[in-house]
Amino acid sequence: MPRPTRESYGDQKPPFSYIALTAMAIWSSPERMLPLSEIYRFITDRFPYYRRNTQRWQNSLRHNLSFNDCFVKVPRRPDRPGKGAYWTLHPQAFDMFENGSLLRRRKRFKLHKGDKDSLNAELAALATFNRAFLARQASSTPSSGMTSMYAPQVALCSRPSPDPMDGPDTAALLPAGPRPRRAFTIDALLEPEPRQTSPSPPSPQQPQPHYPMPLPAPYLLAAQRYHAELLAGLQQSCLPPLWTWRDSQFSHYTLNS
DNA sequence: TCATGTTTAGTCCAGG
DNA sequence: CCTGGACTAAACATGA
Repeated sequence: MPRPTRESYGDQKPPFSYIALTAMAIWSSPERMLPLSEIYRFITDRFPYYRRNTQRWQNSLRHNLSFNDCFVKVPRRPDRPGKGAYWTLHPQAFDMFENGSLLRRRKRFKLHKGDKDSLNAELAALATFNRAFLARQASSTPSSGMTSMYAPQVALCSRPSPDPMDGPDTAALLPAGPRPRRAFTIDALLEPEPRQTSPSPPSPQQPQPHYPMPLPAPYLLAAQRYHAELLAGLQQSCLPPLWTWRDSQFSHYTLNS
């Protein structure tokens, strides 16, 4: 019997919904977040079926990203400019598949209005901060330094429309407490392709990510802290169930401890 | 200009 | 039959 390859679905349509395919792609990435183009690439790399009719399924996939609350659009970090945002999964959506099976979803993941509003406020604030960061960087000389008005405390509070009902900061977004650390080996199981193009990202496990650019203080520190808090809340608070690529398909992988 | 993102609307299908 | 989820199509907005 020929050994099944990871492409043994061949030209058959894989039994996964677009939501499942997107979740796979996101979870296979080191940062648990990917730009749209990388999600496309993940799917076409692994499922030849999706090398055809790209307009159709990519439109459907984009529709799913926007329509479903389980996907969260995270603005690019200011030191990583480019087109489009990064997409990740909402921490509360990690258990939306029954027993971690990609073939079954429990039910549509829907955020409550308040949760959605506070999440949107956080993301909008982050995007605003990034714009300010880039504008300031573009208009300042390298040696001019940063003024105190851009101290992190100020930047972190620069919401587009301050609302007293909002939480003071990312605390509104972040789940209650830290979770116990567990083994997490999905990267090896999914055999991600080595990528030279994207810079080595900060590990989501690191509370203080290290930016590659040696930039001066307040902007960068604020951006670092803001992104670290946001991404830690989104990606680290709830570790996903482990999935493995075995016998040419994804299946649930049980923790042995 | 094109990729990305949002929104609306329609069909199909499975399950209650 | 009704409802919800998945999928598809299309129009439109936005930003690099």
